[in-house]
Amino acid sequence: MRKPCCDKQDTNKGAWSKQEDEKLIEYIRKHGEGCWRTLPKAAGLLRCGKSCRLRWINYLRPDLKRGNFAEDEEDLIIKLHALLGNRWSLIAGRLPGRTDNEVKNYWNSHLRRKLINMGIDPNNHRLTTHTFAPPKNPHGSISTSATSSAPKINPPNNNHPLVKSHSRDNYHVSDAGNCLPHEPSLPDLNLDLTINIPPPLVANVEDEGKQKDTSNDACREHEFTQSSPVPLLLFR
DNA sequence: AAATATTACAACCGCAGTCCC
DNA sequence: CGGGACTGCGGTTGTAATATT
Repeated sequence: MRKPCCDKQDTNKGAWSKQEDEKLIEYIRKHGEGCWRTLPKAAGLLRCGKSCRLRWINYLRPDLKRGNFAEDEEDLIIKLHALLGNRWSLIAGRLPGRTDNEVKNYWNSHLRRKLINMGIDPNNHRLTTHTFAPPKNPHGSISTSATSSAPKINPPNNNHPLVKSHSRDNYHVSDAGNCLPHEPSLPDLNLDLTINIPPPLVANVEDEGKQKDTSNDACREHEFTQSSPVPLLLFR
């Protein structure tokens, strides 16, 4: 049996304080990322390494963009989700300054509902057979589940052509036009995932020595060939 | 104004992959 | 080669903020 990632008795949990943030930032500025296991002690933090890593990656990193998602970012997320399923880190890798957590949250809180409202099944990105107007709660949004927080309508998407359980690395994410090999009934997406990055974003590319995938330049110069504002109606 | 419902998002948990001895 | 340590990922939860009744 693996031992827990940290001694839970000696670690703080929950929201990070300003002082903790500053300690973490200061430490990483001096020593760089990595060695998350030993970092908390070295930095004088009563947190487990996992928590430090998450805090840094999702919130403190200087190259994070934060703020609302632009329309082209939304489009890209939707397209990439159609291709990749819930592979949030891959999707986020194509969105400079965005984290997998941020993309995932944005999907669950905004984009899923947007698709559903348009009569599109967010799990497979197909038009729902009956143009159903989902039951709306008094706010005009959709009642998702019995619990109030995270939408639970996202069961493991085993039907997704690229998603298999228990193996993360056997996905064939070769290219957009070739992504649905086992779905003969599904039309070819023929997505071109390149977009023109608006000038402010281009500056971020300099920082992307940190980016996991720097090899695929084509994916950094995004240019949508689908011109519709919401490029979802890829299926008839 | 208070109570209740809903949303948004930060953070946690557990699993799986990789590395290294 | 096997096993433990470490890291990263995706799902889920907790809760503050906001909207509605």
